Order: sequence, then structure tokens, then C-alpha cells
Amino acid sequence: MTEEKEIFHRHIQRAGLKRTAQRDLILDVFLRTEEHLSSEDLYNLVKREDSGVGHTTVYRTLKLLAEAGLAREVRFGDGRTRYEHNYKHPHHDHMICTECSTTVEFFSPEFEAIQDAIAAQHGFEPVQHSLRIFGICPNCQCSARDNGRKESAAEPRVRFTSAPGTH
Amino acid sequence: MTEEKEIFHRHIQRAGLKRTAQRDLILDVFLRTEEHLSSEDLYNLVKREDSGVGHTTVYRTLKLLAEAGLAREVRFGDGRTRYEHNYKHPHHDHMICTECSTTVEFFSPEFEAIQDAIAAQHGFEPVQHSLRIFGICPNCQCSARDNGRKESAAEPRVRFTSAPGTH
DNA sequence: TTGATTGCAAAGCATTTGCATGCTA
DNA sequence: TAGCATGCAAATGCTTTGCAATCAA
Repeated sequence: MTEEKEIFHRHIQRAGLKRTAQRDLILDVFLRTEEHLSSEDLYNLVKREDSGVGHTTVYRTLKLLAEAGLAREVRFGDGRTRYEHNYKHPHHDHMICTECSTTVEFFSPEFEAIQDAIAAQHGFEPVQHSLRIFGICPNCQCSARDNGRKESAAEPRVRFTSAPGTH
Repeated sequence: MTEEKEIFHRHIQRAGLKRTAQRDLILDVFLRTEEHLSSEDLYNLVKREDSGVGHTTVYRTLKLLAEAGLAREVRFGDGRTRYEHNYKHPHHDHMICTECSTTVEFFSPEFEAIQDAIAAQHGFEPVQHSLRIFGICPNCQCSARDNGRKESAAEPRVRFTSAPGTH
């Protein structure tokens, strides 16, 4: 954690920016929270410790953290940007429950290999990738079974709406 | 194409909806365009043929097409929803150029297999997935070389901004 | 005739920016 | 002291909804 702070301050210096109490606090709270935080989530957490910090600053600081390599943007399909730890949290992908939004992180070397192969096949120089598997988590599968499949074919206007996320 | 229209009308009937000239036109234009269209893109195309059609109708009709299984939502990381053909355009993933936004579609059976395996590993019932590989396309790699790497390390406020898309 | 459809205008939302004030370096 | 940072308010951009008028079945 101290290491991350050093990285942050070094980044700030290199970029000709300034160290401030807000930025320090925001980084601190971010580091203490092992979750996928939206700028608003983090804002709420930070506000608890210093109600004077504004949403804008949190938003801007998250971008700064991403620049510094400490945070990484993730998007799960609800229209909001989240951030996860990036430093010493190597690349991984996500599986997201379409029912309860629980997310599981995973890493598959085979995946990485195939991806590079595909990129090469098309002459692309790979930069990054985003893989999200949407599915129903074990928990929600059980609840569905318990509830005895509530939606059969009765409603007047059927909800055909496609599953969340992108394809 | 006639087939798609039948599917659409059948869907409309089944759902107790109504067939309208606007919907027919929107579907028609959509089918004629083999691209990833945002609701606004499609709106602009449709307007050329009937300036009376509103953006809202296009937007709503695209959702309808998705329900009917004719269109499929895709998101490439700029914050806008696009639609691509879904009928007789089996599942595939995308590779997106971070420079010029060119997209290449691809399909990898190995991928599909591994994904199911991963889902199973975690007890998830897979619903769908989204894989996007961001990279630099052959074309842009050349232009970069031609321009002699314009950005070295001179600018006052360096752009560390992370690559587009999610991770 | 009934109820879905349309399209305008306006609301929602998350994100981003303008700007006067406040603070690091 | 110069110039970056802050945070409020307001703008943005895309998406979604309210609603009165219109139209398909």
C-alpha cells in the first residue's frame, strides 16, 4: 500500500501535478477497498472521512490513478464505469451474474494465448482486451429453482428483452 | 431479407403489436446496411428516405428488432450502443482498432469451448459473453511508422490516458 | 372503436467542463 | 507568486419517458 502511494506521488511529480490532501485521501480509500468502485461509490466512501471532498475531484482522481497505473477501468454493462486495482493485480477477466451482478474474476492462460494468435492472424498489434462472461451464478440458479420458475407465459406484454451486457 | 421481414411480422403479431410503415422502413434500411449502427446512425439513414420518421421511433424499433432476434446490441467502448445483424449472422467477437475504430469480426471455437469450461468451473450457467480485443490495425501501424512516431516526450502535460474500451 | 404507435419535447443519468477561489511547490 | 487543484454549477451526450395526436387492427 505504501508502494502504491509512492507510485502515485512519483507519477504526480513526473507529470508536473501537485499533491493534495484530497488526492491522498481518495487514493487511500481506494486502496483500502477491494471492489469494483464507480466514481460515485468511491465518492460516498470518501465523503464519510471528509465531507468536503467533491464528486468532481474523486472522478478526476480516479482518472489520475488509472494514468498512474494504479487503477483500471472496467465496465459491466450497466452504463457506469468502475475501477479496480491494477497494481499487483495482474490482468484478469470477469464473469458477471445477470441476476445479482455478482462478479467473479478469473484468468486463463489459454485465453491469452488464443487472443494473441487471433490478433496476429489479422495483423493487429494487440493492446488490451475485455472479456466478460455473463451467466447465472450458482446462488441465483438455486433461487430460481426454489421460486418454481415464476415467469411462464402469461403476461400480456412479454419481456423479450435481451440479457444485459454486450455481445 | 424477406425471411427477416417475416420473422419481424410474426414477432409483432405474437406480441400483440402493430405493423406500421415506419417499422417496415426502419427494418428495411437496417437490413440493407451491413454495419454496426447506432440508433442515430440508422435514424440518419432512414430520414433520407422518409424525413418524417423520428429518432424515438428508430430507437424503439431497434429494441424491437433485438427482441425479435434480428438485431444484437454491441458496445465498443465509446459510450454508444450499436446494433448489428443477428439473424443468420451467428455469434462472433470483435477486434477493434484503437486508432481508427475499424472493427474485424472473428469467431474462435476454442474460445467458445474455454468459456464454457470456465463458467462450469465456477458453477455459472453461461448466458452470453462479450470479447473485444483492442489493438492497432495493420493500416494504422503503417501510418504510425510513416509519421515517424510523432509523440516522443516533449509535451508539457503528457497524455497518459489509458487506451479506450474496458478491461 | 380500442389500444398501440408516433414524434415532439423534456426528463434522466453518468460523465465532463467552466470558472472563481484556494492551495501546493 | 505562478499555476495547478478544487468543487460548485452547468453543460454535455446518449438514452429514455410523458403525452397528445394518429393510426392499425
